[in-house]
Parts: sequence; structure tokens; C-alpha cells
Amino acid sequence: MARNKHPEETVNLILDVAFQLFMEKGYEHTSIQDIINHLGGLSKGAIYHHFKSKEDIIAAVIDRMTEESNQMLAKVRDRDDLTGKEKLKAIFKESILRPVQEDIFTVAPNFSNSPRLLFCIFRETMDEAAPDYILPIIRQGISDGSIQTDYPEELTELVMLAANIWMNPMIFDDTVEESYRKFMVFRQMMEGFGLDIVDEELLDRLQELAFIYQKNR
Amino acid sequence: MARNKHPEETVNLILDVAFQLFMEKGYEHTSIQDIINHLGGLSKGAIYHHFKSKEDIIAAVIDRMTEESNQMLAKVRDRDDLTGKEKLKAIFKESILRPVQEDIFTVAPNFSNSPRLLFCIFRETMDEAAPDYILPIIRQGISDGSIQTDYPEELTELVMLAANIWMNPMIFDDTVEESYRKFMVFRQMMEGFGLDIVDEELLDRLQELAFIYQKNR
DNA sequence: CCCTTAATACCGCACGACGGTATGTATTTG
DNA sequence: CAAATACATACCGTCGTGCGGTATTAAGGG
Repeated sequence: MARNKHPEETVNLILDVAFQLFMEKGYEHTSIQDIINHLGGLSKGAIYHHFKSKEDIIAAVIDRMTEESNQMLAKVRDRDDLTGKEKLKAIFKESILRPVQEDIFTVAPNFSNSPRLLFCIFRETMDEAAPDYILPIIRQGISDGSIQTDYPEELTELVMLAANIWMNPMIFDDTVEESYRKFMVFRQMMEGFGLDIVDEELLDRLQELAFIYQKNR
Repeated sequence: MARNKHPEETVNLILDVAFQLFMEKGYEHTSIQDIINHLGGLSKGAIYHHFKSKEDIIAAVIDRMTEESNQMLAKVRDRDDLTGKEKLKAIFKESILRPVQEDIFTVAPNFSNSPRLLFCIFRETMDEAAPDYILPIIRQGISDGSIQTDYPEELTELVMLAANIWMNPMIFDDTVEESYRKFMVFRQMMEGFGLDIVDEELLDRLQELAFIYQKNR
């Protein structure tokens, strides 16, 4: 195999293949050899030239998955024309309206048989997304009076756990009705915290998304 | 090594060692050979006589961990002198007062580096404990009027996610204050659902437990 | 523009460790 | 005494990983 003048293409190819296989068979049941076989001529040395371990590959895969989501979160977080509560509402709306999610749905049946992948999403959500993006917004909400709580860190965690993990149809293999019901319960929970951030448009879009997901499984 | 007249002792020994190692080093970083080395003379043949795979061992470990908790849940669930809401309150009180938890705390630093273990707890909570124990109670609460919700399954899942996963100090490496704060947020969430099941005695006990855990890490 | 040199991209093999199995053997049970 | 049980031992295929080697590219001097 000839050497590639643009190594980033090779890296992306490896990540594409790895992502696909991790989703289909799970991280632990995907061997390096599996990845090689789907690489079209590239060898084991190529992989270990670009990545220092199998672990390193999954880290990169997760990074690529969450990158644009995090960019959106940062953009909303850094706006200065919204209150904390309005930012929360904007984020929930964006994350549901974002068309990219459809691509992921079509490729990813579910995370159910991939403990490692679920674990990484879990960590990324709780250790990165929550404190870096949502917490500052909730703190701002406390300052500007749009959010009331004595425990911003914990409220952030619980909300992220519900929204990013529990309501993630890739993790929980939900049907249309289940997704809808979760959203209703989520809404009630948020209202219990004084946060009415769910409107009818969001509910409609959710049902639409769940339907798309339903078709491709 | 001489053959044991009571094979269940051997099984228990294997599970003890496996549990300990899984907690210390994580499931994926504990090899069968690791387990053998801590077995005191027993060999690989012994393990594969009693368990058909490494996977089978972790399943048994999880079973043993959740067994007595599940027995308690079943006992409360099957009482007929309490309303649904009262049963929920009883369960939360029991699960925090139960002294057994102290043993686990002293042995188990955390689940942080064990994706597989976390995954199993996760599945056991959502797929077993939630529908088998908590859901019937919530359904009863709807019948007897002590609980109001249109979505019993989803409410069950969310509550279990918060109580069994998020507030589990073995999974989240919480300090005393963090545990306490989580509990306060949890209380607020439950009240948002019309469920005032947390009282002062529970809060006191929680702080006590968190302190014990804090000492042994 | 060519030649040299260093860095890079990739190959392919070999290694040790791993999970798992097949077979053998001693002990217990009935 | 025979069948079942409780182990031991030797072995297999595969895995993740490291390394020596090679071909391609980029950089710079003349």
C-alpha cells in the first residue's frame, strides 16, 4: 500500500471504520484485526503509528462524536443576550433540532452491547459536558435570577444524566412512545425545579426523530 | 490441591477473590490468572469447572451483590399494610439504613475504572430492579391514590437512575458534602413529582454513611 | 532544479499474555 | 464398583502491542 500524502485521511478512515465496528459489535468484541480487515490494505503498523493503543482509538472516536455537540454548547454558553434559563431552553431545542443526529441514528443501532462505549459517553457527559457547559449556564441563571437552586453542581449532573443518558435513544433502545413519555416525565421534573424549558415544538420534533430512528433499526 | 467436599465453598472463594480484584483493578484489567494467583493453590481447571466463562463470573458477582437488596425490595413490595408512597419511603429508608452497605464500602473503593461493572449495575438496575420491584409499587400508588403520574414506567426509571446510579457513592466518588447535596436535589425532584419520601432521619443517616465511606478510601 | 538528509507513513513479523478447551486424575457418592 | 464430581495440566488460537525495516515526502543548500 502506497503511503498517503495526507495522513489525516488515514486517521479519519481508521476512525470511521472503528466507529462503525464499535457500534455493530461493541468495543470489546472488535479486534484490531477486525479494523484492519475493513481498512482496505492498511496494516497493523499503520494503526499503531497513528494511535498508541486500542484505548486511544475509542477516545478519539468519542471525541469526534461529541465535538460538534460541544461546540454548540459552547456557543450558547457564551452568548450574552440570554438569561441562564433561556440558554438551557435554547440548548435543549438545538440538541433536538440538530439534523446531525439523524446521521448517527442511521449508523448506530444502539450502545446496549458496548459497555465501554456507554462508559465513555457517561464519563464525557458527567466529567466534561456537565461542568464545562451546563454548570456555567446554571450559575449564570442563579445570578440573573432566572434559576433558583442551592446546589448548582448537583442540579447540573442530574439534568445531564436525564437528558444525555436516560433520554438518549442510542443508549436506551426506546420506541416512539417511550421516548415521548420520557420527555413528558423529564418536562415534569424540570418544572419541579422551576424550569419550564420544554415547549410544544420540541415535543413535535422529538416524535419525528424517534420515528426516523425507528425506521433504521 | 485436594478436592473440596463442599464445592460451594470453592465457588464462594472464587467469587470473593473475583469481586475483590474486579473492584481493585476493574473487570477488564483482571485476568483469569490474577484470580488463580489469589485462590491459594486452585487452578484454572477449578474456575472453568464452576464457571463457564469470565463473563459468567461477573454475572455471579453482580447477582451476589444485588441479591439481598432485591430480597428487601421484594419484601416491601409484597406488604399489604402500606400505600405505594409509603412503600417507596420504606425502601429508601431501608436501603440507607441497611448495615450491609458498610461492608461493601470498606471493600469497594469505586467503580470508576470498571466499565463492565458499572454497565452490569446499570443493566441490573434498569432491566431488573426497576420493573420487578419499583414499578409494581408505583402502580399500586396510582391505584390507591398515593402517587399521581401518567407515566409509571418512565417515572420508575428516572427515580431508579437517580437513586441507584447517580446517588451511589461507589459509582460516583462523592465526598460527604456532595452526597448530602445530591440527596437534597433528589428530595426536591421527588417533591416535584408529589413524592415527599425523604425525612430528617434519612438525611442524618446519609451523612453518617458518607463519613464511613470517606474513611476507607 | 537537483541532491542530500531528516522526518514521516506504513509494512510485517514476533512476542507475551490472555480467555478458553481437552484431557487426565483423584476423590466422593450412590 | 461404577458414575459423577472436583479439580490439575497441558495446550490452542487470538489478541494487543512493540520493533526493525522500507518507501515516500518535505526541507534546505547549492
